[in-house]
Amino acid sequence: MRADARKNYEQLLAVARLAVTKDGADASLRDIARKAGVGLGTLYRHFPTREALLETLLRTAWDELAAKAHELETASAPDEALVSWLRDFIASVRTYRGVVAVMMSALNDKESALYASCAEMRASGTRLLARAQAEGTARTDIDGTDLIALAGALAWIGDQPAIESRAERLFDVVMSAVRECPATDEHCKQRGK
Amino acid sequence: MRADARKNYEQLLAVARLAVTKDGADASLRDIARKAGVGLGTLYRHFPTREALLETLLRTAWDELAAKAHELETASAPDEALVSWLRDFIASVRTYRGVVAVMMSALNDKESALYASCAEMRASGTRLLARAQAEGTARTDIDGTDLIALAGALAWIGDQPAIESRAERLFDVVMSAVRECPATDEHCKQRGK
DNA sequence: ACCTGAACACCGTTCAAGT
DNA sequence: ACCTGAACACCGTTCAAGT
Repeated sequence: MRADARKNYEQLLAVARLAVTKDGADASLRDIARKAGVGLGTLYRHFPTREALLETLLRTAWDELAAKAHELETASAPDEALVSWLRDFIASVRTYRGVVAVMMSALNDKESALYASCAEMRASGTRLLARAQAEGTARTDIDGTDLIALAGALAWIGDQPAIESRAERLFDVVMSAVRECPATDEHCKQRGK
Repeated sequence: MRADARKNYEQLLAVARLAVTKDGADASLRDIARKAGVGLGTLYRHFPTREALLETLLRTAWDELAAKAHELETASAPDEALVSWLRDFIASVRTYRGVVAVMMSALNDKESALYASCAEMRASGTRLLARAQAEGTARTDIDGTDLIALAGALAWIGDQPAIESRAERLFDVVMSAVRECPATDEHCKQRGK
């Protein structure tokens, strides 16, 4: 890349990070180009789609998450590993408001610049879930996509100012369902409905 | 209301219903006015905000939900009443894509045209929850706002094409957590972690 | 190679002018 | 009383023209 192009690229990324932090995933691209002191076409040259820009902003965090998943697979108790990774995953998705919806739609579109990252996250979650399921510490009637859907829903809660303060506790509530052991139903019924 | 005004109002509502069904809560107001054969100012006269328009579109469904809540409070087993009402609530919110986010933000803004409706829904949910809690069939560490947050999160899942097919089962998963009896944790621990 | 910014087709919202 | 639509300040996206 030419030196001036590189400079524009870096400047765009720095400004975009600020803008997306402030306004979320649907921050104005025009405004980003303007504040970066760059023509609109230059932004589109470096980041042909909004997804491409978001992908670059999230790259590092997602690489770390993938690495963390591999660590946890060997280093921790399966159920604790699963919950711990999901907590990190949600925190990462919540870095920027609104990315969780973009991510979910990317999962349905192999052409999206975010597809590979999202599919990798889902694969990591699926492996951690399978390990806990094999051990009997995670319910067996859900799969990796269900898990990502639940995590996404929890991230969504964190994006809503009216209920954001409840996000952490509701994470625990939902996790209690994911970790529920198969006997629970009968157990509860015994206690008299 | 003058006869011509009434006609415009009805026409706007009919067109808006189609548009919001198709494009969700952020459907183009301009487009609605255009298709209703009415000036933009006329739309704004009848519905000063987008919330006001959505409120009118949802009015009937929400009145029914409130009535249903009161019925269930006397007619059904507390836990079944709670789950049944939440299912209806989510179905109602999901009538139009994207309303769930608008609703959550309305809950934080008493000036919103949707505030009263949303607060009423929350109040209904809170009563049904309290009844189940009193009976010991709902966990006691959540309140009505938590319940609406969880229901909203489930409605959000239903709004995402990539995971929509999982919405029903994940409803059951989350409900299992809401209905969890206090002893579950110890129970699970006994089974060996 | 890379950059610029006008051009196009859209928004939401307001308000002066009309009937 | 009620309606219209131009005006204003924004978008995203493309692409001819420039260096």
